[in-house]
Amino acid sequence: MSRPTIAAVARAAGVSVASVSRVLNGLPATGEMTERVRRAVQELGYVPDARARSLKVGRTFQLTLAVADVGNPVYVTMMRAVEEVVSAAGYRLVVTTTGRDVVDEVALVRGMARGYADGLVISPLRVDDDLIKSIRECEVPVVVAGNVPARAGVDTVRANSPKGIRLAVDHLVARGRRRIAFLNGPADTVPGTARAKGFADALKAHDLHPAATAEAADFTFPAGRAAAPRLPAAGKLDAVICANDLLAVGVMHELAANGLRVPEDVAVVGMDDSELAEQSFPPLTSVNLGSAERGRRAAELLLARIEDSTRTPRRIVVQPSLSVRRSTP
Amino acid sequence: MSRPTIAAVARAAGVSVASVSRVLNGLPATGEMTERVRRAVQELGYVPDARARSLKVGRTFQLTLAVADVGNPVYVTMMRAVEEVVSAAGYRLVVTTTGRDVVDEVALVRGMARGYADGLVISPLRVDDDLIKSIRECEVPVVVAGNVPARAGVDTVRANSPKGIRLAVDHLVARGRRRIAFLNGPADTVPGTARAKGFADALKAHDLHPAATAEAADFTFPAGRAAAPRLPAAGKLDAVICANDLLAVGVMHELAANGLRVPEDVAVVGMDDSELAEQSFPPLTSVNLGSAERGRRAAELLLARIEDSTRTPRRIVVQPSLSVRRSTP
DNA sequence: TTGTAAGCGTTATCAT
DNA sequence: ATGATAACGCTTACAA
Repeated sequence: MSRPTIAAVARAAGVSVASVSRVLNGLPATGEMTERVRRAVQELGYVPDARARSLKVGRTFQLTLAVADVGNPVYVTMMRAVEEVVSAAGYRLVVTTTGRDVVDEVALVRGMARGYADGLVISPLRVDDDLIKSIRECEVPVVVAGNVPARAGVDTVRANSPKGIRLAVDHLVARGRRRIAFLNGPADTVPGTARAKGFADALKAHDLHPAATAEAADFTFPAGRAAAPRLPAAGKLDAVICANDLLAVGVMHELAANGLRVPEDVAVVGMDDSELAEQSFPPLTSVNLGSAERGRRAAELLLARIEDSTRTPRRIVVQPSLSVRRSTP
Repeated sequence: MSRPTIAAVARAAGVSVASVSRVLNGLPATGEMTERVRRAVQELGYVPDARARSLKVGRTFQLTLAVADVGNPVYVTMMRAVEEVVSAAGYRLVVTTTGRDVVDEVALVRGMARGYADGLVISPLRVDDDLIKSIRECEVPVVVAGNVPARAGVDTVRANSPKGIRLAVDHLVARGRRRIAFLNGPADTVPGTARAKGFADALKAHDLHPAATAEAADFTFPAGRAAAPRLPAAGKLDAVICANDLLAVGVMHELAANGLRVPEDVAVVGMDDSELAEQSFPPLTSVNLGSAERGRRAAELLLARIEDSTRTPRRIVVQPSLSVRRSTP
């Protein structure tokens, strides 16, 4: 009736539970013993209980990736990269959503503390002292895919979005655009602040003034559409850089609705270079912030720290590049 | 140094471990006792070990959702719906990817058997006897979001894609299109077979012959692009229905590359009515297969079965509708 | 109301 | 090489 335990297997095979455990874990045993155990396992359809095992050995062989919004295509890139690395190392990856609130993230990290997974990669949208504290106190290794202060004393891998925006601005200027606007996501988020400053600096480097800046309610497509009308009329602007691809696609929809052509009337640049960038129409020029590489390195950092919890935290910065497509001239 | 256990809390509070456990689980205790325990928990930063707890109580309070491809936007809709239902019921949701192979799915279900989660919602791309067997034998409740034979004896919730395709064909015919082609995904998948048949039947009902049918290598955007040239030239065809939104967007890109206008020259219809359908340009008319509702109902079935494992399996069919957008006339 | 102690299903230590 | 047994950290009878 109930699920077979290791004891049932031992009974069926006429050996001790210890022997069953050994065979299952590949420890030395005679061929005879191995054979009997295998047969019993087969017959009973025995599968070891992951909880009991991990309670004993202290590891779950599960790793968690926590992202803010599963609907954001940048996370699928990152997810795939993380998955690849951790599964090659023999771990299962589970993905959870943090939701948009910091308290959710804190709760997640706290809960992680005991027994859910051996490690956590978290990509937080907002960072506050509580979150940093919960990360510091977390019982399992945490690596942050994003930007947290060095005092957090945690492995991080982040993008260089100011430099990325600089690439976008350089590109637009080289193509003769001067009236460049910026559509940001919420400025109180980690990416939001970095990108706002990056835009300001990049324009300054070219002795240009922002044609406009606006802020969307969040990093989603509908927010992009909704925010687009807050940008100035087309005559005042010949290019707009958006804080991510979803916003950019939203803006392109609004432009089209107003009869404007991309890139002839207005050039549009996104950020993240997610799958959506090539799927959009016209295909979107986008700042590649290295999401795949960030995922990969974050996973590697996590595995390394699981191996050796004493190594000093590393802070990796992944360099951006620009994927030029048809939304810019 | 090491993480505090319930014994440490008990010691710090000067009470027994049983009392700590009781307070933590809200069982009757004096205010005095409650206070001392709370204080000790606070001071030590104690978090109960989920493994040990679940080993004892037999539940993990985790539920798993397994999807084939996290990059397919239809799954984010489903994921959100499932998440909402299960978290309201006090469960954590973890998402895992099965990969495109059946053996992966079988391995997942088997592994699920012991201790990873209290239940599983799986949306399999391919179904074979092994998978059905593993589902039948699974120690935890499984509900299938998709189509498996009734003999599997499992709760299912599936879409009615033939009827959905019928809606699409009706719509196209009503708008004067007669040369309708179908771009399927792999025909050896569950949705692939259903949709192929659905298309044939729908055309027959209108006394029409397929303008063409083709099959993409998988249900992705690049596969859609790659398969599009295998459809006949534009003169031979005035509409194409695609087995999902990603394929449809891929086709629209190819059409545009060949100077064809959507919907003037060729109308395009997708399936799933995912977020991508409204993000694409032109916005994609798409068959809404009720992914959100399927996710919700699947989650509800799972919760119900966890409550009562003896209830007879239900087979829910969610009805489709058509979301008309600008990719059709 | 509180404490003692027996498990939950494993693995690891120690004999044999 | 194999077997008995003590943990792992928790919950829950059962006793007090």
